[in-house]
Amino acid sequence: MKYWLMKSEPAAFGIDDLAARPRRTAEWDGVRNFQARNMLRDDFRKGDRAFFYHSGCAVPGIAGVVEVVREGYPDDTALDPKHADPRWFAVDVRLLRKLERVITLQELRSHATGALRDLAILRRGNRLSITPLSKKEWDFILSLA
DNA sequence: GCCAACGTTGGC
DNA sequence: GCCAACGTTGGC
Repeated sequence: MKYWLMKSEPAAFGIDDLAARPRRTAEWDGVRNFQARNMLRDDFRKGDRAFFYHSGCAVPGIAGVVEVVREGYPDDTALDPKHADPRWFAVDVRLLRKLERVITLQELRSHATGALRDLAILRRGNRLSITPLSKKEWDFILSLA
């Protein structure tokens, strides 16, 4: 099983929007970055876990845990008829757990020289909307909840 | 292939 | 609203 962190702006799609969906399941689409695309297309597996991260908001941080329930498939929001091969990919995720409180970026950052020293979103200038985590990082962050 | 201009992300 | 960081675009 692999572990991921997926960013979304709650004003566009937040954890409560996912909770309101039938079967608490939604397509994770709209990713328009080649690195992130490659991970969605090639590396995401059914059963993988991901943190749902709220970005671009008053309190950025991890809001919940989701499970990958459908592996990479062409993103219908970006089908380009000129290309035989789809350019962008989506996955489906299901909400497993909304955290009682958001684990804030500030709190994550307080461990930036310790257990989370290699966490991708803490690296300067990182804007990638999908990043992998190690199991150690995953377990440590969950222990903060 | 270089690089300036521009657009986007995302924290503050 | 500001700005740093980064990706993309397009002229050359």
